[in-house]
Amino acid sequence: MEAVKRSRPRVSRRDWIEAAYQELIRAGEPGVSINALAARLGVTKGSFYWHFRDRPELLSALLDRWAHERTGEVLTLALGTTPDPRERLRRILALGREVAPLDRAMRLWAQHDPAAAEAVRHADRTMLDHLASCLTDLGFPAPDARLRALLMLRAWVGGYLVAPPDGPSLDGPSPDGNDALTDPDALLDLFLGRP
Amino acid sequence: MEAVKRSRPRVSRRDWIEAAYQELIRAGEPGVSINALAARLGVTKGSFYWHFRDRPELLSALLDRWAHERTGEVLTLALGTTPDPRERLRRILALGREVAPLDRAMRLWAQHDPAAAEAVRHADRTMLDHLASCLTDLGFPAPDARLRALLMLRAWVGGYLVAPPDGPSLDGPSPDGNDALTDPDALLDLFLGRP
DNA sequence: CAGCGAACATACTGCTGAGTATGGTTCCGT
DNA sequence: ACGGAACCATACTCAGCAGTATGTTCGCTG
Repeated sequence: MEAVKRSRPRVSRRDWIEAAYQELIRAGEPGVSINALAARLGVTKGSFYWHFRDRPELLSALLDRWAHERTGEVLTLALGTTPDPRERLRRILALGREVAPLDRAMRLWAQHDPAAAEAVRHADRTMLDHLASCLTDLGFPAPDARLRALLMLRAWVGGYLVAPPDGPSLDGPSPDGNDALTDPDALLDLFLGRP
Repeated sequence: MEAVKRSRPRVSRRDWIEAAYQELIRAGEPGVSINALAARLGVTKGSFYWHFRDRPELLSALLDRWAHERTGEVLTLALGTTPDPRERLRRILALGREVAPLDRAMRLWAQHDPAAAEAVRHADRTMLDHLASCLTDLGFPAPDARLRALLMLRAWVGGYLVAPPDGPSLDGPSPDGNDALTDPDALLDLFLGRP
């Protein structure tokens, strides 16, 4: 618990961005405060205002970092040479679970920030394109595929705002605590009609 | 623009709650500030702290008001003696469009407030029950109906966090400006399989 | 008309978080 | 070794908002 007072705290600009990224995941955009980050990094605000002009500049850097990370992830999805479209969809769902807290924080942030909204909008465009391509490969006609892709995305992010109704009404004690909504195959069966 | 200095401003407790309700719809929970409401009502904070103990009490009153309004709306849906389940589903979608801004504000608020989360949770339970009953009436088996109901709800509220991709990628200029996502019949066709 | 209490105004405190000013380190090159 | 720049600490200002304390007006009642 004793803070290491060894010679240099010395925090770089990337360290600030990374710490802000973690706090963004934890507590959302309002949670990324200069003082909190400074305490977390073991320095003071003097360090921050050396590397950044103001708070919006840090937030803008966060948007850039997220955009790069997102395009990288979706690129690995697209370049992952898997001919089976259904397997590609399952990988998308698997990726969605990993990035869920960050994705959630970004979308909540985008509700009151035009720049964040634009970033999310752009990420959604490419994601929708990927989803729709998988669906067309599965035999859906083009307009139907785009509509189904948008519905899949909305149903996914809708989980951020709808608490799971586990318990009171439906008492069936699921053995592992997770219902069919976290099972990729059950979800795909629902969205693809029925195979 | 000249403030009416006619004898008594005299604002009641319900006026405060109503004004806070409007501001909640406009700018969400962080937007409902005492000073802003006082300016909107033409009074000062002295009035507020006469009718309310503190801000949490006002927010609690807002939750109560929303809960009552919600149960009333869903009751009119349930008591509306319409034997056709599909028509009942369309009415739910129609209701959803009216309450969209308020519903959105409530769910965003519920992300960082346990009381609001509980209120939304309760409202979702009854709404899910209603949706599931419609789906069972349409012939879906019980577990499938509950799952589809939850997916419908999530897809609906997911629209709050996913901006419509109208424009850049898909260039087809829709004549009325609205795509199939705002058309109840197209949505129902998608969720119910295909009739 | 006296006066009492409900309803509000005025003017304050206190806190929190962004932003600034300035001085003190540490390091690096010449 | 020394001067300057990168880097950070200290200590402040300022604005916004919740909450409080107390004065002030209105309306009613005896």
